[in-house]
Amino acid sequence: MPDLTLEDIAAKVGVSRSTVSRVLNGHPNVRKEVRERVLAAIEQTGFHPNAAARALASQRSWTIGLLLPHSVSLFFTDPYYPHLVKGIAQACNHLDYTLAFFLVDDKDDEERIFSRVSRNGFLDGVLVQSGHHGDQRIIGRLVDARIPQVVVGRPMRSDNVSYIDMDNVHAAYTAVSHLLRLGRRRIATITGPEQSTVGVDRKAGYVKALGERDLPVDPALVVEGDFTEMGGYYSMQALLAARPDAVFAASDIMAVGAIRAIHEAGLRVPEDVAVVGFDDLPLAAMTDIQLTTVRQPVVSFGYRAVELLTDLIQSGDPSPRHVIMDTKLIVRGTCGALARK
Amino acid sequence: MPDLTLEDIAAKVGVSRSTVSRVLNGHPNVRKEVRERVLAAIEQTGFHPNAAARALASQRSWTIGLLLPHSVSLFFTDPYYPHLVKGIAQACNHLDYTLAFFLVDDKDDEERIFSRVSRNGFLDGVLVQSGHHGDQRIIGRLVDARIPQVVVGRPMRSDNVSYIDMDNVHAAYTAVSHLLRLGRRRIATITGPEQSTVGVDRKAGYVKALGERDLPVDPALVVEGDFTEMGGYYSMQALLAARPDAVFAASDIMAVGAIRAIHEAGLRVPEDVAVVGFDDLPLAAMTDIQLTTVRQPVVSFGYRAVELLTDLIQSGDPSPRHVIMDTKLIVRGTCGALARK
DNA sequence: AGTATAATTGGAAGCGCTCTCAATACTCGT
DNA sequence: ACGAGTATTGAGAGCGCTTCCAATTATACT
Repeated sequence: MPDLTLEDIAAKVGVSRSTVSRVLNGHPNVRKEVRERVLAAIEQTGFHPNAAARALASQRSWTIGLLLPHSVSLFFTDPYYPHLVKGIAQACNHLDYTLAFFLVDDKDDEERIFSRVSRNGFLDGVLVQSGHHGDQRIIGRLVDARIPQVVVGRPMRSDNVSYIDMDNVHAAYTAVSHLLRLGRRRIATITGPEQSTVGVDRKAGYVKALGERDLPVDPALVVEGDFTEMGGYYSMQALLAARPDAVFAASDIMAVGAIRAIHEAGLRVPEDVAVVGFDDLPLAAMTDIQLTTVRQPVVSFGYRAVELLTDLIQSGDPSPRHVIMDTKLIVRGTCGALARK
Repeated sequence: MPDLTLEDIAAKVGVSRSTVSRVLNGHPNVRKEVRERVLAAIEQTGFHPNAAARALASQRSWTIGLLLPHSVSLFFTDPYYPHLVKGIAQACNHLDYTLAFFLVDDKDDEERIFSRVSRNGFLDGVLVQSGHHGDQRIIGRLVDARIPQVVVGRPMRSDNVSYIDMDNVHAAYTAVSHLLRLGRRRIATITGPEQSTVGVDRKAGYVKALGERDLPVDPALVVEGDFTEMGGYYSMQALLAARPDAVFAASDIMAVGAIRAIHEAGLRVPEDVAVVGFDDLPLAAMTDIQLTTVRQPVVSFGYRAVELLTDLIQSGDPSPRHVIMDTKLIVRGTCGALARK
């Protein structure tokens, strides 16, 4: 039954190849009765048009790529990624695009993948999960190759590139302001890597909130984390020497590690040290955690990224666009706000 | 610079289209000097052959699909998946295949995705992550459509399908025997879902180990889990009423939940209740967990799955093949074996 | 009824590559 | 130096679809 062609359907129905093609592509100018006969034949034979032939003739593959460079190791520790992928996959399903998945592991891979990605006619566009300094190279190469591209997370050098990002500065600002409003004054922070825009931006929000109250930024209260639970744990151990009364962690998973360190030091959350995380992944709401955190709409983020990219592809307009998504502070137990009631 | 064709390269070098094609595909019969000139021209112009045209002419797309049906929700809670995907992605890179990613969310998606997957010429083959009863339908449809397929995890009905699986029965048997050898007699188990082969097989291993020592299987010591941390937690709470002195959890993440429940009940691990998990994901080795567990080579599992599929594709032989991979018991703190020293 | 106009259809030329086949160029043995 | 055998090359016919263009048919309007 396989390997039917358009022609077979045409012959079966008694029309030309062109007409069947029109039906397939939803062209308006086909007589209703003919359209139905064609559709019936397709249905009955289980015909599926050949994707390669279609792509070749129409110069559109209806496939987009997702590149995960540099973040590979995080892909396995940070639940952020599966959620992002979910949003992206959903959008692809709804918009009838296929998603090609590229995990860039090392330098060697970059070459292979780049050549695969830039094979003409294979991808209509590319999503690059990034925000890390080390990804500039590949983003630049993609720009040079004129492959429609949306960076998921603001890239370090964002000129000439379309991207979608969270309002990280403002989100962090809100989180830290919340702690300040609750009376905390020695607020520490476990940042993301300095090499990532996320790390830089969330730290900037922290600094801004302190600055607005004329509080100094104490270097002893700032530690660079790596978005892992272990990283959060060790960072917090280091911070405890400076006797903070609160900590803002740039991710939930680091906040979980931080809480572990605080408990091990014999201190209580939130009484001794208030904690605010970032992400609002399911783990944040777990019964014994109840993390106050910043909710990022990660799934919609992925979804919007695809929409942005497909818009870009449809329009053919190469001028870069930017989308910034809102976040929201979710108040739970670890910041101490609820205990006051 | 883009949209070069084979012909352009041929013209530039002064040879025919065919010769350039031969160079591109590594055919032997090309004069060395010519090959080098062609290669130089390709390098210099940055030419990339059109993937669609290639696929159309050669009837091979060098793309395989990965279908994740039914397990969607687990994809976000169980770190098993990212690791599996890593192995698959790595193999694809090395074997020069592209990976198309399909997350089957609901019934509606199944239709869309199935029609996308079965578009002729788009995929050379498909990997279906499964082992769940609910996936039979899609596996069957794929068989009917004669699309080369490897099921990752043994499917419920495994006739006519190639699959790759772990030695789950034996692994569980080993884990439980280990607990028995340590003198535990009231060994409970938190199984995987009854609807999954993994759930069924690991439970079978548990039963086998007890049987071998003529111990009865006490229904009060068997609870069906769902591979989530919460599920492990609640399952363990239920089990504690039956006063077990050990528990074998069918996944690490459930074991972590179980440990939390044990601690909350004021009991110690391993003194009061020994715990063995399954997976050996990084979390198992975390300082305050030190989980004794069964190591599954998840990354290689994914890798081998791809190898199996591509072999299948190359050979064109549709007769089903099966690969079973070995697991290994990793003894750490939670089973109590180390405390004896 | 007759013409202008619009809707519908078929024909045919590609899209950029692979691959068979026949033609040409080269090798070696005698 | 010549023919058999082998290595190298080019021509050309597709792969299965889209899409422009021209031809045909249906519809509207006078």
